[in-house]
Amino acid sequence: MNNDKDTEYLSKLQDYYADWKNIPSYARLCEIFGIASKSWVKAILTRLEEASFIERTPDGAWIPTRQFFARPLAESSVQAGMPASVTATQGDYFVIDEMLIDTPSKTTLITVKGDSMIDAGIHDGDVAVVEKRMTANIGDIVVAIVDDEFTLKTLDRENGAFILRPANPAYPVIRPQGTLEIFGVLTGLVRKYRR
Amino acid sequence: MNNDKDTEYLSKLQDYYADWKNIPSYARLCEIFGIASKSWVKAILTRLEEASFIERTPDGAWIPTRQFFARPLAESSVQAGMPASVTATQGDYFVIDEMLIDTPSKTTLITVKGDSMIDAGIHDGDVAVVEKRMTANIGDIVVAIVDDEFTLKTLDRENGAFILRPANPAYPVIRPQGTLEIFGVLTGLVRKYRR
DNA sequence: TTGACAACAGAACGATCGTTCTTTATATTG
DNA sequence: CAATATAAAGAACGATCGTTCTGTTGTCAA
Repeated sequence: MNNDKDTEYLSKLQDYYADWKNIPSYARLCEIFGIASKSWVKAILTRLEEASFIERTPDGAWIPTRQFFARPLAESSVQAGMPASVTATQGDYFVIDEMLIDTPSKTTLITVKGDSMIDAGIHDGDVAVVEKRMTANIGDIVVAIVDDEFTLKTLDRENGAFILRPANPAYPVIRPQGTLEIFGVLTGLVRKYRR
Repeated sequence: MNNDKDTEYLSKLQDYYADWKNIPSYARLCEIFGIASKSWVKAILTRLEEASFIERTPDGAWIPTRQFFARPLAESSVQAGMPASVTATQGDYFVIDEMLIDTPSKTTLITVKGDSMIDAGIHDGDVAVVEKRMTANIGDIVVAIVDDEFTLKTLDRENGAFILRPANPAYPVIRPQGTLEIFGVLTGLVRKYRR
């Protein structure tokens, strides 16, 4: 797709999708694109598909691809002759929600309190992306339930027993008596800087 | 919708949507929900609509609402009896993309290389959310262009001149000769833990 | 024991959808 | 000026979709 018209059709489709989060029927796309022929709509969509902006489900429904949402992702080592040209940086595209959340129904967000994990780069006020499950591996950063509170710590093993290790020398290692209740595993971290 | 079954149906729909970005036909929803009746699928969707998780376009197509994507946000000090029900955890909801990105057209993502900002909790491989603009305030973490490369540093002032200060004693302060070219300001940070 | 209700199943139907094929208009090129 | 793409229009058709209406099953309280 190296075409001006198709680029225009794509932006119309993107605008509609931004409003409705849905790719409508060919009949409606006729209105959106300002044309009168369903078969031509199909031809357009097929070209957008070849250019990887949209694809189809096994059921035949049109869905947007990652590239459709297109947020450019640059490496900090990339040469940048003109600062404006970074929008043109091709390569990876990136959707934050999709990157961080694989299974929405099992994912919870938890605001981090305190600085017990500061050496792991986890600060007070950060938002932890947590996948709820009851098992974890040694070395995982887990959300455990200790004294009816969420605690974010690294899971480790000591003399055959599980322990929770903070990433801050000022905090003690937690050695739970009895069973250790794991709420979930840390799969991502989000921080917002005040502006 | 104060119903356990409906919460389960919602989760299944959310997981399907995460995969396909599309709410499929009633026939397919029968498979997804594990039921055999299209009319019952309709009844379920109608209830989810009343609970504002989904809605319909003017064309009658089902689309997700904002609440559909929202993740429950908990404070780490919150008591945890295991919030199994989605609707039970009311209060704050949270959409990551929306939180981090105010102006999509001016926002770029940049993968961080190196550990020069490690004391600020910014690690190698983290993804920086950067709002492109040419001015910044003292104390902001900025993306500057130095020697044709992106550099992430704290903006500071020394003897009336701007300098770029790393958050790692092993790295030198950058004192640009002439003008300092600022690419943008760090507004957010995203990290993904391997699984 | 019965009645009511919730939770589905199933069939029937007209509307709509995507597909394919044929035709037309406009622009480009030699 | 003819040849040829490109861009679109339009019709025809079977498949699929959502809707509605009616049936079935299980549960629980009276």
